[in-house]
Amino acid sequence: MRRKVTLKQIAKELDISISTVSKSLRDSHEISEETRQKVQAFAKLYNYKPNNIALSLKNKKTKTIGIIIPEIVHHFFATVISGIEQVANEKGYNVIVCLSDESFDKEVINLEMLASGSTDGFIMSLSKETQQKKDFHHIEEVINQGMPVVLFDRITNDVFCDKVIIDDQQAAYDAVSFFIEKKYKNIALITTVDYVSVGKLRTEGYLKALKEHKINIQNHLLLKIEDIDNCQESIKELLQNNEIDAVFAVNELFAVTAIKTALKLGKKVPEDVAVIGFTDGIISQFSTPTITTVSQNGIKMGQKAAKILIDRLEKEEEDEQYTTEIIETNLVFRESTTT
Amino acid sequence: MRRKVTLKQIAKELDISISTVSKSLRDSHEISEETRQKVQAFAKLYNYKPNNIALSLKNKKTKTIGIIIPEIVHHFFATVISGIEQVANEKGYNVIVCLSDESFDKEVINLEMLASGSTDGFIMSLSKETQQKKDFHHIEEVINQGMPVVLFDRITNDVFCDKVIIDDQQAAYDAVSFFIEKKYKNIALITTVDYVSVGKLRTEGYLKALKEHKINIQNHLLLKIEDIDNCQESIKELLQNNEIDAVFAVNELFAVTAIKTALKLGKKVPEDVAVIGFTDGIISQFSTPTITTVSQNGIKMGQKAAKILIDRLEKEEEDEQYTTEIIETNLVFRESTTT
DNA sequence: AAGATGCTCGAAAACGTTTTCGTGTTGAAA
DNA sequence: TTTCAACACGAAAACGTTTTCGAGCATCTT
Repeated sequence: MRRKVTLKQIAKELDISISTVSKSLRDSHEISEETRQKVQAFAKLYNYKPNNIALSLKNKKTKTIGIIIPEIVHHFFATVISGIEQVANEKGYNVIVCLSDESFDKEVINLEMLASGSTDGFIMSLSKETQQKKDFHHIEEVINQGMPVVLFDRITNDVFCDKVIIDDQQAAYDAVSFFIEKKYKNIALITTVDYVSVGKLRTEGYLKALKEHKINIQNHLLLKIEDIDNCQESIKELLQNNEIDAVFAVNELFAVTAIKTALKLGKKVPEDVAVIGFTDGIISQFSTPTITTVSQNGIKMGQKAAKILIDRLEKEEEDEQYTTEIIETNLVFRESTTT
Repeated sequence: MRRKVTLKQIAKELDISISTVSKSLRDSHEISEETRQKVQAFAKLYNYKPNNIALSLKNKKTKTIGIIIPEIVHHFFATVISGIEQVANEKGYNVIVCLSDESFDKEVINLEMLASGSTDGFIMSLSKETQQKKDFHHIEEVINQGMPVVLFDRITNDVFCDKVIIDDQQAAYDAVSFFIEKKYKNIALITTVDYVSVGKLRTEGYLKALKEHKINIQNHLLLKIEDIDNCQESIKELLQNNEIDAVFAVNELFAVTAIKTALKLGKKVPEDVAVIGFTDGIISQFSTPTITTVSQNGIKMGQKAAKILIDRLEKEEEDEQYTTEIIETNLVFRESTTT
């Protein structure tokens, strides 16, 4: 086994000083052509690579960025990571991923662990529990310590930092407006409980669209789902209302469940009930019928978040203003709506 | 802004030596009760956390494991990461994720970058290009440097290390045997080109099942797909053969495409054509009809891989034998087959 | 010949820890 | 009073880098 070779070993072997070796490898003009070549040849032969940890310690920069997200088995988050990784990689950064599992405690622990020197900054999306508790001291703490944080998608306005989001409210408004313009009369909403920031915003977009088009809001068309894993029954109840001719769902799972339920109830999609979902993921693309959906463009979100973070890391001036970047969304039309 | 506090600063503030501070915080018996309490109180007040980088440098252990996979926007890989992260987290390890994007060069670069001190070991799945080139010197290199590697799913037998796989051949054999026992006569295979190790093995399983049941292999029932993004046409061609009453597909995408194509051709699934896929992902669960599939159990693969790696990292004895762990698979029956 | 300049190189500090070893003080035993 | 152990603490090395500064020496300029 050939252990990694260090500057010290090269120095000893060549009987010169460590500084000379280091300078030679970095092409310093202080070093004679001869020595430089000798050292470089030797280093190449022994496949010398500078130790990242030592460099990090010296430079006080780790060249890695920490990602903390609720879960990874979720197409949207996976695309965001993919986007982050892409630009991070280009700029010579690594990404280290931690999952909060929707738990506040795990989010705090992971953040603190990574903040102890492992990363230069963070990109994160809040866990449900965190959004519920509205406790963000851990995030403020790292920001106070000088580590930039970029929040995306599930954010809070209570902490000052850069943010990357979509305009959830506007996107929902657009989707519902599309229904209204197409003369749908009874548009149902399937959403989450309010403490999930994006769910709340999408609900507001739905309400706003109805109001602006002077349509009465009917509470029995609004379904707020607590337990995401057992949504079938409540959706079935909702859809037994035959007045409903359109459904706006705030995520893919609700959308596909609505479609499957409607089909089971003998309704045709989109003829009897049209459906628009949120998050352009695998489900929307491969369900039958395929689902018209608001595309969130996770890749772009990730790229943007990474760019903002790295820019801030590589600027020497501190302070500056924080930005909130809004990624444009668009409706992807598929088979679950008529055109 | 309150920068991170170090031992040195605490020492200065309290007018004692760094060693005393360090020992106090680690509850050394060398230090008097009084000093210890004073230091601990002070450290708590200033929220002292030891710097991970410095610890890594000193201990020559980073407590992080590197994951290199072809892509992350793929449900199976996401589940594996999830499994890895779970046990890594339990044992106090972080995971740092790099994507090869199916490119040999990126795989090498990422591996070398992480091998320069950033991680203690690796869990990886080979890129297509790597499998095609059969060039594994980069992996052997890191192993030679004393960093353990665990390969999963897309592996090679050319490098000696721990491996975690499913028995792809057996799983395919079982699926096809199920068809045969159900008296299906013309079972088609949709697979990938041979250099993808798992594709090849699954193909072999298909062939073996036919042979053992003394069924002739008909080449016009075998479809090997080169370009995964444009598989519709060739699948359509295949399915125009009305003899075909069952399809075994080596991945989800092929399976769902086969189903959609069959439906478009006016065939009923599963009545006219039954379909079994591979990889129990989102698509299989939410397609209509839902797809009977070989479940790979990515979570378990990830957990097992992480366990093996961490065990090896925390054993002081080197050498030992390498293990190849086989994760059991099972057929998940859904609507695309009759029972 | 004396001073100035330029070229090579090495010593040492710094990053933040942990740990080994040594040292000074105190109290008790001889 | 001397010796010795126990106690409490500090100095320094080590991990692997980079970089500043200074030193030695040869060559060049007056």
